[in-house]
Amino acid sequence: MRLALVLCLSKTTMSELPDRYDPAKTEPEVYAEWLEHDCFGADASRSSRLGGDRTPYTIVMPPPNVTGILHVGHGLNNTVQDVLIRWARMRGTEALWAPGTDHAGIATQNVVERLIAQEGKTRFDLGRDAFVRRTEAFVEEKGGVILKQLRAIGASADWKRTAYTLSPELSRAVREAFVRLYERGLIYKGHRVIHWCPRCLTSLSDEEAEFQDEPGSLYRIAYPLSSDPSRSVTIATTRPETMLADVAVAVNPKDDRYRALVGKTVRLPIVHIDIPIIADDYADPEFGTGVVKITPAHDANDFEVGKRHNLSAPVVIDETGKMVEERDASGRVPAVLQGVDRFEARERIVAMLRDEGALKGIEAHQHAVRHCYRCDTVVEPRLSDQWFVKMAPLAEPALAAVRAGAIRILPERWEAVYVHWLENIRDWNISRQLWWGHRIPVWYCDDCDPPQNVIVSRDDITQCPYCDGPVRQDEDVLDTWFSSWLWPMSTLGWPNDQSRDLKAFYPTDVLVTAPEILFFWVARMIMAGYAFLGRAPYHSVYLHGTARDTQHRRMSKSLGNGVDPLDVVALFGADAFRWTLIAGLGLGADVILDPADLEKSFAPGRNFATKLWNIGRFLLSNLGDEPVRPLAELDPKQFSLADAWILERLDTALAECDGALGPLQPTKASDTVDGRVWRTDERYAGLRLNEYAESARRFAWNELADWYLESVKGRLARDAESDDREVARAVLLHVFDAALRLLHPVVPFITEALWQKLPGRAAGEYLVRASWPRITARAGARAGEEFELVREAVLAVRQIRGDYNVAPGKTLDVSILVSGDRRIYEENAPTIGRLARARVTVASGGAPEGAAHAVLRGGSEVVVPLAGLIDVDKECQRLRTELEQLAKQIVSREQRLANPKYVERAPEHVVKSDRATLDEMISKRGQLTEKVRALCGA
RNA sequence: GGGCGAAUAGCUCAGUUGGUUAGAGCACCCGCCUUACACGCGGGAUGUCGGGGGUUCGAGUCCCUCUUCGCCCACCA
Repeated sequence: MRLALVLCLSKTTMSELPDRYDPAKTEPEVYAEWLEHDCFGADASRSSRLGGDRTPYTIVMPPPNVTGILHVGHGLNNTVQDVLIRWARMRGTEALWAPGTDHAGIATQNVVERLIAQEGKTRFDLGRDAFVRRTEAFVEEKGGVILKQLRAIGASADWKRTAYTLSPELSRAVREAFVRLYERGLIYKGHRVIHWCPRCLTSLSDEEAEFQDEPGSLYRIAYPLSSDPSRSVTIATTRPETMLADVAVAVNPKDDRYRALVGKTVRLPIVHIDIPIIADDYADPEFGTGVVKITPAHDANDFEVGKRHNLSAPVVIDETGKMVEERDASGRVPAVLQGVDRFEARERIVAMLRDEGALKGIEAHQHAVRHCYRCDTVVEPRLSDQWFVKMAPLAEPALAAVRAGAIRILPERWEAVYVHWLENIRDWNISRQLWWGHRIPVWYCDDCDPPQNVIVSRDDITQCPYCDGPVRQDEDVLDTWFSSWLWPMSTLGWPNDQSRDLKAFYPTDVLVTAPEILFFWVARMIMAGYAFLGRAPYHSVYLHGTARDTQHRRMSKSLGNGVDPLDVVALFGADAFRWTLIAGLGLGADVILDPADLEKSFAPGRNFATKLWNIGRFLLSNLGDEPVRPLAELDPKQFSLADAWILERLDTALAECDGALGPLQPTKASDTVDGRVWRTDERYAGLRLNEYAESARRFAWNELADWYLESVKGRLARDAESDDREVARAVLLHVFDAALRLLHPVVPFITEALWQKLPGRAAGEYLVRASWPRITARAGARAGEEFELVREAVLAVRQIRGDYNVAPGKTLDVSILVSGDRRIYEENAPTIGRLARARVTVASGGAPEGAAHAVLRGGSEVVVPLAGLIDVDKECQRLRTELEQLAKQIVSREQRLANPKYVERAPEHVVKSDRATLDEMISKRGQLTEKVRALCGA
């Protein structure tokens, strides 16, 4: 017992707080303790949806690529989530942050393909099974590193719930989703031109084929009329290599220039076959020559035109982007071009056209070219069979949700982008000709007739359910995003309807991500939420900016302009890293960091942590070991002005932080949409993390440390009057404790480390699970305002000290000439003296000569006799300047107040305070004038 | 081609529905190792709020226009 007491006491002594904060030592220790005590674990049975007493609050982590490593973008994304989840946890919710990784089909396959390429092999050399095993082994070896790295920046996710998109559980979810959509007729196989990456050898969705503006050429080629080779039509194309597959040329039916030619044929150069001239609205008379070549197999639009006109679709470019080798049915590719790469073929074909005299011109042409989002290869439109999801029916509830306010997107402007995309949504190509991913759950029976030859199944099958014959599974895998879009449900147990997690935590609350995957992922998750569970997956989407360098370039590995979060953690600590990101993160704004000068970006965070550490050191060394009374036990009448002031400032800071963070969840009931919707006044409020961080910082540093701590010093001395010392200790501990709580979500490590040392901590009590501070209004607002007068007096003396270069170490004799209530100054003369390093006397009457002075609010005056120290001429000069400025301000204010329109139209409180200020200025001018007369004669 | 955003102190950025004299951090200048903190303390300087025009008693804030940068969307081959 005695031993325990001694240990307990020693916890609060200075010896345990080193002079300097060492994040490298503290952060891992604190994190280990959090893990050890399961501080991040969420419990489904505590959720109010399962009869528990806490509102659930859930964030699902956007799953990083399983083999990825942490970069600043992840750091930003996860820090935002961690701030929110820690805040929610402290607000008393059952907070779940569900982590996980993504198998990242095409990305991971590319990485492994590069690895085996170093052995001189391709995936085809290994074969499918061996390649998949190889990839699994790679994931096993390298995977999940990023989640460990997230711990270094303080991520408080519930790690025991870590999910993986290719796990057996999530694979079941993928199958279930596919089958359900197929059964609803929303999945179909389509034969059309899709985006194809000739390097990855797979199809891509519209979103995966990214536009890049590039300078190109527009080639004009003459196609002679079959009937009269002396006449020709000239087409314009950026891709002459596809002309070999032309099956027609099209003109607009309204285009008078060509009307007579419709129905005739032209002779295709090089290939020398006849193709028809057709009329179709697709041809734009304004563009080029108004004649467009039609190549159904190599252009999505031409494919549609071809369908309308019943044209064939010969293929001249193969899956690797080379001109086809075997002679296709129409024999269109000359032997010299067979097997030639498409871009090389372009050059050669242009040369051949020139030789034939068919080339009519080449002009520079800026155009947008689609590239593979994973390997940047120019995408080739390719005719093939792919599985598609019919999106329009899924989009409807997703649109309605945002329109009705069941889901909000911040920053608000992205809602319009979201709506526009959904309104114009196109079907989603979900099959990929890859090996790494969820195999499409479709089997084919060669012995049965349609429709029984296609079997879609939740379970693997080995024989045909109709004829018991052999079946073969579709070779393709699903788009990675087909597993991602189920993430908020699948991580919680869907499709198991009995899953307690699903019941307890779905719908989740906020999704935090970057705008670039709004379509890829966010919108599709919302659609999936409605499609499979009839509820939106979350009520808020928070889109943050991008990490960029000082030239505003996106940070990337290839540019080498990245900032490694772990470097920052090693140099300055995770708190410094987090602080910089959050404090500088305006809603939706990009974060600009200088990779060449980490100190510049991250020192503010480190400095702030050090400041907190030193406040803690002061506090612990001055509080003593005796128990500290809770604030609630104190009689507010015992508060000094400073006590009342700091308590009032705390309440203000709390209100500001709460305002900046906003409502946790929507509160307005709705019987039509999702049960709850955002109230219009709350819809775009909150999640201003930078404002919250700044308010909390200002309170801790500029108010608590700079003023309260300084003012309280004398009262803490051991020989101080015991009652007052008690009050000071209680207030000091209370406000610091509150500051640590307030700051914890942003800088969790240092706040936890300090909080643990505060007196009165029970074993096993952690700040991470402590309650969010609440406004108490323990001190009257008036007392708080009175301390402002004290602060003003101190500032005035300091300013005079600065103006006259008086050494800070020198104690000044200061008189305060009071007009009005003497009590405030009399009571606080010692405080003013300590803060301003002065002997303070309170007096009344006229100002003495040869003194510097300052007029305070309310008309009192601070007078500092500086005989021998001041330059009277200089002071007179200063006073006269001040008087002139004051006079100008008075004039402009009088003019404004004399304006009848202003008085009539401006809000009453504005005019009123304007008048009050004017009165004060006039009174100040009177005193100043007198002062000048006394000091300077004239 | 359509749409969106940004432009405020040397740098990175705040500035709520228009409302008193536009702020913070860093950097800079002056003075301080004042017994929590030099990763600190005190004081200071710094802005035709991108240019031009307009609405208003009043504009960084609203409207028009121009310039520069960034992003998204788009079947002009």
